[in-house]
Amino acid sequence: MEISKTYDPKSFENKLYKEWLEKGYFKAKVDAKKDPFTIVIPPPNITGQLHIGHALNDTIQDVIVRFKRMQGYSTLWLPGTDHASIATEVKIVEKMKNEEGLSKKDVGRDGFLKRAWAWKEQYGGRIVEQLKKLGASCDWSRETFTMDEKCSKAVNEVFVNLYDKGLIYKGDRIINWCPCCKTAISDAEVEYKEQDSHLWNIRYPLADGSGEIVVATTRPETMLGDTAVAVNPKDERYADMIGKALILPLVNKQIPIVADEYVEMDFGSGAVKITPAHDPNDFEVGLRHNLEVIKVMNDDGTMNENAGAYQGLDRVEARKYICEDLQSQGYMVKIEDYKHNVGECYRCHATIEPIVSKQWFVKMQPLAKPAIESVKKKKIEFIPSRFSKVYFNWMDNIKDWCISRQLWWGHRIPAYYCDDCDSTTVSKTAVEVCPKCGGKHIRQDEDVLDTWFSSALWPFSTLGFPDKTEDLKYFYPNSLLVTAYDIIFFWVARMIFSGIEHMGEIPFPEVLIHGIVRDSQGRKMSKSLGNGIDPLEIIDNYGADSLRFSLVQGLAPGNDTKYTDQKTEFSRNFMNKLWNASRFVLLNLKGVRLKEMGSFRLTNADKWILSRLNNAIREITGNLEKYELGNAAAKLYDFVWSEFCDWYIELAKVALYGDSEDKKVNTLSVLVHVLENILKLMHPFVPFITEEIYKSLPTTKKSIVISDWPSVNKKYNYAKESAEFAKAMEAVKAIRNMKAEKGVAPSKKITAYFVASSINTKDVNYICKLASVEKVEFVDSKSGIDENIVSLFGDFGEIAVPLGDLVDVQKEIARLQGEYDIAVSEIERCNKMLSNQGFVAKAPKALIDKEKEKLVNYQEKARKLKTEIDALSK
RNA sequence: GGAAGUUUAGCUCAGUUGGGAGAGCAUCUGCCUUACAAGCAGAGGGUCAUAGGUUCGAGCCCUAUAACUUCCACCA
Repeated sequence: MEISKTYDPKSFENKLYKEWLEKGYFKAKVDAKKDPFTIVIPPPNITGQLHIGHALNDTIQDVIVRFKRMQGYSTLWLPGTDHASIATEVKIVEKMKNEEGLSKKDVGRDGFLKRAWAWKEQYGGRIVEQLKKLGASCDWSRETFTMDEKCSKAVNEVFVNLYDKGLIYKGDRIINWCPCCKTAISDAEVEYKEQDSHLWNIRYPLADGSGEIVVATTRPETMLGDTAVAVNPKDERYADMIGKALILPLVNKQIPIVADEYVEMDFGSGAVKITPAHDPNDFEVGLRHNLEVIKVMNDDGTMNENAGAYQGLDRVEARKYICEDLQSQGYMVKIEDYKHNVGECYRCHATIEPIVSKQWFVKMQPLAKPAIESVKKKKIEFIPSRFSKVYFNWMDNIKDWCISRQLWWGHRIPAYYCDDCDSTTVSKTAVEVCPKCGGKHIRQDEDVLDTWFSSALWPFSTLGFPDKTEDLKYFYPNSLLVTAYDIIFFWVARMIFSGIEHMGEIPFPEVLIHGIVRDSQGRKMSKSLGNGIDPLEIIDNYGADSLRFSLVQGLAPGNDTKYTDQKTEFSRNFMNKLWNASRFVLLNLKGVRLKEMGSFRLTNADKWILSRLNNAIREITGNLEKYELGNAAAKLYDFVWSEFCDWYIELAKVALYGDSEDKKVNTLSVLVHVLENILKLMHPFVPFITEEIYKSLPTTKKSIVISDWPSVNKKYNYAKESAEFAKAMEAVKAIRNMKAEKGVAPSKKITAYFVASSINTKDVNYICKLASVEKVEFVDSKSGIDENIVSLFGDFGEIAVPLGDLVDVQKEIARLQGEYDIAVSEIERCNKMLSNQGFVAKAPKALIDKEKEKLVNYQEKARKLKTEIDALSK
């Protein structure tokens, strides 16, 4: 079969993917005779489009999965999507507003969910189709959505289990409130950004008129909810005042002065206003001193009935008026410029309000402990290992996890309240009759769970948990998790403690962490900068293989990578190179019956490339096993382009265009053998092009997807022959270099005298072809040559090329002198090393021998150069 | 405040237990040589951030410094 003249990925990528799906190559089978290899995909949000970050993450997974599949593992790459509670709900709300002019309230919970599911049906599959374009070898028959029946079942199971163990509780705590999304969010969902603001210094007079205290605050509007002022118990300035009452300005009520260690004496005035309802630290202080908790804000960020005259104002407006009033009433002491960090919602970037609210929480300490242990004891390893520090830092300081969200899109909390007896029942199945009083006035909790609550169960909920399915038994624990470092907290940590708690076993032994893709200037890609790269556009222009290869090229585990057009072009060029090399081989195969490897004599060139192939297989396999994708890609590039294309194909032309039919067939057999192995080695990285070419080879029957990964063939370790052949290659380079230096056209045929040369006579043909040499003569000395000559020295011995008038004797002497000087300095270096007692005593023997050999070679070379220089100088 | 990463050729980055500095792009020279100009051949270009230390030997290990980046914490 022929392949087309130019590399045109569009002509086969989609077609091949369809074929793979039809043949079911990606379908995982529970097979007791094989070891499983399992990866669950980090499920992309259904709101999302495939961006370059997904492309990187999924390319890495696909490379590893395809590699393992070829190695014979029963491979499962389980795909799916995440319902992305907040992100999706925001989109639906927006859409309803724009298209129907309706709000959540207007349509009600059922109406809203109906629209949300419709949206999911329409758009949820987008990203899946995009993954297919990338070539992802996921088992689509197991595709899971986090709100599928089985996942919901797992969520309820886990919720009830944790509740029964006392690890889930409901309570009034300070939480992060997003006034824009109108829901609580977890600590991990808050992003802190530095903002220019002010430090307002406000005077609080003592109730008895004996003085005042000045407090500093960055949030003056919360003063309406102040229920104390705190000072440090050791602070002598305020020692007399502790226990006294202050008048809260504007509100005109009395609040106490309390002593608490939390207050830093050095900061500001050393006195802090305490607003337990709107600050996490103040909340703690409030608990210790039994202070009243007064909320002054509504859920939408406006001031509530406790704000008196400011009721109804937005928090930003309220701040303005409060400051004005403080000023006019003489309470404002001063306003300083101040930079501080303000929490933002990671979804909508609205400023977060810490607020006291009744929410559901997961008690983290008992769960974190074994999860920390598992990484400490290396049952789970982060790659690179430094990320375990990030993990420890988070887990060691973890606070209880707020899991309830005041949203509708998500897993509804399986808690039921009885209006008759006021009891709470938590149940896996719907409750209609109160188990306590038999009452029928039951309400389910209105809230849904944090998206990450279900994501945390992903490694086993996807496999059928809580049912003990065959899949779960076989594919759990998973083998590896691949993710970017930015969701270690959100996701990885939570999967680890969830797996240990609910499965009794870690979810995966290895976590491969990669970086993020930045733009060509090293900036994060963002909508606001407009510097995003659309991977689909790249696929359209260059093909999925080029995109994949450009993403792993130069990739080091854990490090960020930059996207540049040059990288894609570089990759596309490489694809083109592979395509054309293959085309060369296939064009020459017409009407040829190939021989079995081993059934014919190999040339030195054959032995050399087969040795190099072994080397490539060894190194690339090693790299892939350590997940060093960037290194593996670099070695592939070098082996394919430099060794196979630039050398071996050129060498092969000697036989293909000149020798006997028999030798031609031999050479073609080797070419096909090497090419077949190259395709396999490259397949995990660039699945489409390799399949397209592989199918065209006469030696292959089944798809490359399910072919066997190449292994090192010990028969092909021709160390001696390779070393000898390397001399011929060096001779070629020396002659080419000489021609370029002397201004001789590369194609100009020359005569070369091999003086007392150790070059194998069988290799002469190759030198002639590659260096454009017309005639080679082996001579014992140069004495018989009467023309002016250029002498080349190297491991090959000496090559003398007559160039007549082109040789400028003075310049030749200078060139040779230069080479001589280098040789001499090398000799000095070798001598220095070898005379170093420490080196000789401690260095490995192989290294010492190598140095000794170099010394001999350089001495020999120097001797010849000297003789030559002397002869020319006469 | 705590932690991590980066610093290697003009640019983007590799460099795997420490054993003579690499690739691509860019630059320069010469080539349409019957797979490929998305190509071929050749060349130039680096006190491996700085200063110490360990070692026979350091881009690699240790200490300090500088610059940039990131994460965590959040003293009002």
